[in-house]
Formats: sequence, C-alpha cells, structure tokens
Amino acid sequence: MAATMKDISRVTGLGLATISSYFNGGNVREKNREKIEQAIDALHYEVNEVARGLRTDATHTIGVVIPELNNVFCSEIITGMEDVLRSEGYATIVCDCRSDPAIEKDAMEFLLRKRVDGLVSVPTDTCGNNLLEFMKSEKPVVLLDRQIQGIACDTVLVNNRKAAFDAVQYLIGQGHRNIGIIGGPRDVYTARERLDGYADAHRAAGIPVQESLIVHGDYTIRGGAAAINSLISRNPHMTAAFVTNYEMTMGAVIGINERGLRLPGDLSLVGYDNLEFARACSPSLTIISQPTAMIGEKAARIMLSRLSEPGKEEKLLNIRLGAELIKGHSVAEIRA
Amino acid sequence: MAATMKDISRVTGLGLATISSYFNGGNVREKNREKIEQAIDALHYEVNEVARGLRTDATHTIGVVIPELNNVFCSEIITGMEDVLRSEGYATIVCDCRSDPAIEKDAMEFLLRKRVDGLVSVPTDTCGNNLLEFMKSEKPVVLLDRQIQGIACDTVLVNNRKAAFDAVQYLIGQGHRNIGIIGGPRDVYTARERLDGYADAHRAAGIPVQESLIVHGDYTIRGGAAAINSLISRNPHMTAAFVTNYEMTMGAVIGINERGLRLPGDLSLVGYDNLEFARACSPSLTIISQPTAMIGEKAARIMLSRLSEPGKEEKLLNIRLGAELIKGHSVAEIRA
DNA sequence: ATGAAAGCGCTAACAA
DNA sequence: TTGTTAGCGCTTTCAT
Repeated sequence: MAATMKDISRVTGLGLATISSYFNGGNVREKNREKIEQAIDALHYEVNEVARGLRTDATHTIGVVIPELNNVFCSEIITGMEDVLRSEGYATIVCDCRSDPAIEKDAMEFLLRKRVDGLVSVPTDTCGNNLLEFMKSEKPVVLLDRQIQGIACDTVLVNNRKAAFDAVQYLIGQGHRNIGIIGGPRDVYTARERLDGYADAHRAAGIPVQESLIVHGDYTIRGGAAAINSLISRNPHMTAAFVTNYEMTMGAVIGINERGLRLPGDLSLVGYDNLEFARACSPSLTIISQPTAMIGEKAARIMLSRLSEPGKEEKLLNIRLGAELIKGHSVAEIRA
Repeated sequence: MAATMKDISRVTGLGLATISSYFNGGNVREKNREKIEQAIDALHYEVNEVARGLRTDATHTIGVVIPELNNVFCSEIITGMEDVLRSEGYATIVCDCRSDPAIEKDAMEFLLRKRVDGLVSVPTDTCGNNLLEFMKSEKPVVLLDRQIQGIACDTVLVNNRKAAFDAVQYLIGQGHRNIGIIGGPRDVYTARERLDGYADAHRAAGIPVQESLIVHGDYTIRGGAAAINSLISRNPHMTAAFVTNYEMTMGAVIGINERGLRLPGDLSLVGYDNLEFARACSPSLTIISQPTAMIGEKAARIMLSRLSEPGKEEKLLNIRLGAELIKGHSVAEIRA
C-alpha cells in the first residue's frame, strides 16, 4: 500500500492538519516544511486524489463523450482539450459511444457514478434526453460541434453554414452549375447547417437546387464511397461535388479512384478537414478546414472557468469558430 | 448534492448493510428489494464510485499513456481497449505525452495520484525509468508496441521484424535492387526491429545493404516528406522505398506528389498502416497493415485478468501479433 | 502555527 | 437476512 498522510505524521511527529496545510499552500514553519519534504521523499508519498475527492466533492476529472474516437475530428479535439486540462491537474475520461445513443446514455450514467466534475460532449442523441440526467447534477456541461434545442449550456460550434456557403460559392465561381453534395445524416446538426449553406450559395447565385444532387451519407469512409458512386451514376451532368466531412471525403476519393475517374478533369471536388490528407492526395484536395485543436482548447478553458467559479450564474457562452477554405488542385475551372 | 445510501436508508427504514448488500449482489428480501428500488428511482441515486474506491482501494480506472493521440495507430488501439474496459465497468484516463519523456513522467505521477488500478502504455522513454515509479505500486502494467529492456511486465507487440522482412522481400521479388527505407527514430524499439527486417530481406537475397538508402525519420507527416526528398536526391538509382509508419507514409506520398513524380512509374512504394488511406491513394498503396484494434483489445483483456486475480504470480505474457502485407498498385515489376 | 477530532459515502466485520 | 459500527485518506472546523 502507498504511504498516507498518517505515515508522514508518524515520521515527522506533526499533526495531520499541518501536513494537509503544507499540501494546500497554508503556512507551515520552515523547519517543519523541511521535515515534511524529507518524509515525502523517504516514503514516496503521492497525494491520494480519491480520498481528497471524496472529502471535497471534486474529483478533478472531466468526462468526455464523443461519437467516434476513430474520427480524426474528434481525436484532434480531445488532444487539444486534454492538453489544457491535464496541465491544470484535471484528468480526462474519454467515452467513445460509437454514435449509438444507447451507449451514450450508459456513458453518461457511468460518468455520473465516477463523479466527474464536468462533462464535455459532441452529442450523439439529437433530442438531448441523454444529457438531461447529467444536467440535473448541476455540474457544468459544454457541448461541442452540435447544438441541441432546449439544452441550456455552453457550446463551442463551427460556423458550418458559412463554411459550406464558401465552398459552394467557390465552385460556382469556377463555373460549376451542377454541384453534388454528400451531406451527413439528416438528424445531425452540422449536416443540416452545411446543407443550408449549400442551398444559400445556390440561392445567392440564382441557381436552382436539384434534389438528385443531394445525397445523405453517414460520415463514414464506406458511406462516402457509396455516396459518390450514387451521385455519379444518378447525375451524368454533375461537374463537381462537395463532401461534408473528412471520412466521407476519403471515401469519395477512394470511390473516384476505383471508378477510374480523374480529379479534376472528370470531376471537381471540395472535401472537408485534414489538411495533411488533402495535400497527400494527387492532385491535392481543396477543402474546408476546421479549427479542431482550437475547439478542444476553448472547451477546456470554458470548463475550467466554470469550475473555478461554481456559483457564478454567468450568461451561457455560445462560441462560433470559423472554418477556412484551403485551395488545392481538385477543382477545375469551367468556361461557359 | 447527489443522494447517498444514507438517504435510501432513511427513506426505506433499512440499514446501510442491507442497501450495500443490495448493490453488491447479496441476499435481500424481495420486499426490501422493491423498497430500495423505489427509493433509488425517487432519489435518482447513483453509486458514488469515489467513496467505493476509497474504501475498496480499487477505482475501476485504468491509466493509458501514449506518445500521440493524433497518431492513428494509437487512437485505434485506444478505441479497441476502451470499448472492452468500459463494458466491464472500467474507465480509461488517457494521457497524451506528445512523445516527450518529461511529460510522460508527469503523466505517470498524475495517474498514481489518481490511484488508477493499472497502467497501459505505449512507452516514450526508451530506458524505462518513467515506468519504475509506477511499478513500485505493484499494480499491473501492460506495455504495447514497444518493449523495454529490464522492465518485467506483460507486453503486446507486433512482429515488426517479420513485417518489414515481408515488405522488402516482396519488393525484391518484383525485381527491385535499390530499395530505400524511411525508418523511425534510432532509439525506438519498433524502428530498430523494422530496420532489422529490412536487412534480413537483403541478406536472404544476397543483396548488400547501402547506407545511403537508409534514412531515419521521426514518425511524423512532415518528417516523412523530408525523408523521401532526401532519399530521392541522394539516390538517383533507387527504384523503390519502404516507409515504416502511417504518418510518414502520408508524408512520403505528399513529397512524391509535390515533386511531380508518379507512383509506381517513377518510384515504387510500400507504406505502413491505415488501409483506408492506402485505398484512397491513386494508385492505391501497397502497405503493411497492423492489427491495431486487436492490440487494444488484447491489452484490455490482459489487464482485466490481472485485476481479477491480483495475487496470482502468473508468468508474464509476451504476445506477438502478426502484420499483413496488403497489395495495392504502388509497386512496379522491374524486369532485368 | 499546530493538534485533535469529525465526517465525506461507502464496505465489511460482527452481532443480532 | 438485517442493523450497528469502524475505518478507508483526506480536509476542515475548533481549540490551543
């Protein structure tokens, strides 16, 4: 068994209060300070955060629930977040719910039992029921990437509508008129926003939206490949496609390669996320790039500030980060 | 504040032992069972795992320390592992140490304070010093991917030497004689093994190894791009290259694209990991594919079995998983 | 500045 | 089967 404060007390002859005071920045006489430090070294003492957590009702642990850890967008967010949190002494318990609301519900209860101090989530359940239970605990919740009607908490979102608008406007500017879109699942917040942006750009240019050019994918690689195939076979007149997340972008590139089509000669493409992948493609991809690490960092900072001033009924934060159009060589200019 | 067992006791009129017995699968009279369940519902009671952990000295939490969460190899391992662990009631605290031994050391101490029940790590520090402190705690440790001399614990490794041998042997079989290798950092276990496999294949074919064809990369995308450029400029006679991890493979593809070279006409390539990326490339890449999810799963199972039989001084497990050569179209056949 | 003692929510030994 | 009680390691009054 690991050493306890009692052991330090025994070795130094000091009372528990003094030792505790030492660890919590209180005033301890220089002489005793030294004694304690010697004992710590000798005993290899490490504070027991579990006991501390029980006593103070603060575990210094944040729960994170995401749809897929294998989704680069998610893993980059977590990297950015965990970095900040750990440097402030907070642990991060990650739960990958595989985009399954039932698993998500279990994860929430799990984290409640673990008495995490707060929750950060890219929510899977679209109606917000899974969050309700946790929110009853009065602990801070920060939602990332997806907003949920009727859930009052801090959010860090990306301006998806604007991003999609920019992408499609760019394609239109290059002369494209028949632009396909591989959207996300109908009920996912980001998917709806991106689809809106797609429509906005058409409206702004006075181009009618054609239903046959819209496909709803599932944000997976396999789904992206299936979607591009479906788009191509249904729309012989299509000259460009906009793919709305990274995994489906990779899938679309696979599909295009396996059909023997060439970018951008046979088809122009604007993808989403992962600059490195975009540059590795041949030709390099034009993409919408989201500030993933920044999302994680912002979420961590918000969480920390909520935790440091518990009572403070500050107005809920609703941060919107911008995404960027990065130009590669996957879009051809079409002349009228 | 959340409800406690005391609250249930008060509401039901039962003693704490009965309630505790209910939660721990003991015998409770049917009538009381119902009473307790009603109270749980009414109070929204959730077991306090922190208090339980303090009492039983088991937090049901596993610490995971990895070099980079943004490395797909690592994130896939964690996905596989977390899945198994959570289904058994264990939480996973992930610490990304950014391949920095100093951060790794901090992470270990951090996890010790958090009183995790065990540690799973893809170690960064090559000499094992960072692990020593944790191992003193007598808690189970499972090392993944990289072995460390003098650290006695369970390990789950990949047969890197065989994998590299297979890759290079295949290239030789296709007629290549001047094969470059982008290896990993000199001090990384997997890098040394893969380099050995490269040499083995040459020896087996009676081809001398040329120093100029060996480059040590740093397992990053940027490093891969730099390495392929260096290889190409130094070796005009080189006809093929073997890249020994996923990120550097992506980097190499970027470098090749940006130089305007074509696969496999100008250069043949065998990469590493991420089947999806390999298929998305044009032409599709021939790669060595590692069983990442399986590594995570195996690690979780070993950890769980160690945890379930604490005393049992079973022989240390040393698992070697195989990797597979997946053929794409990035290797040309050369005729003599 | 320091010590003694209560108690956070739970489990487990013991008694009934 | 159920109730009573001590104690896990810590923080935090309250005295001194």
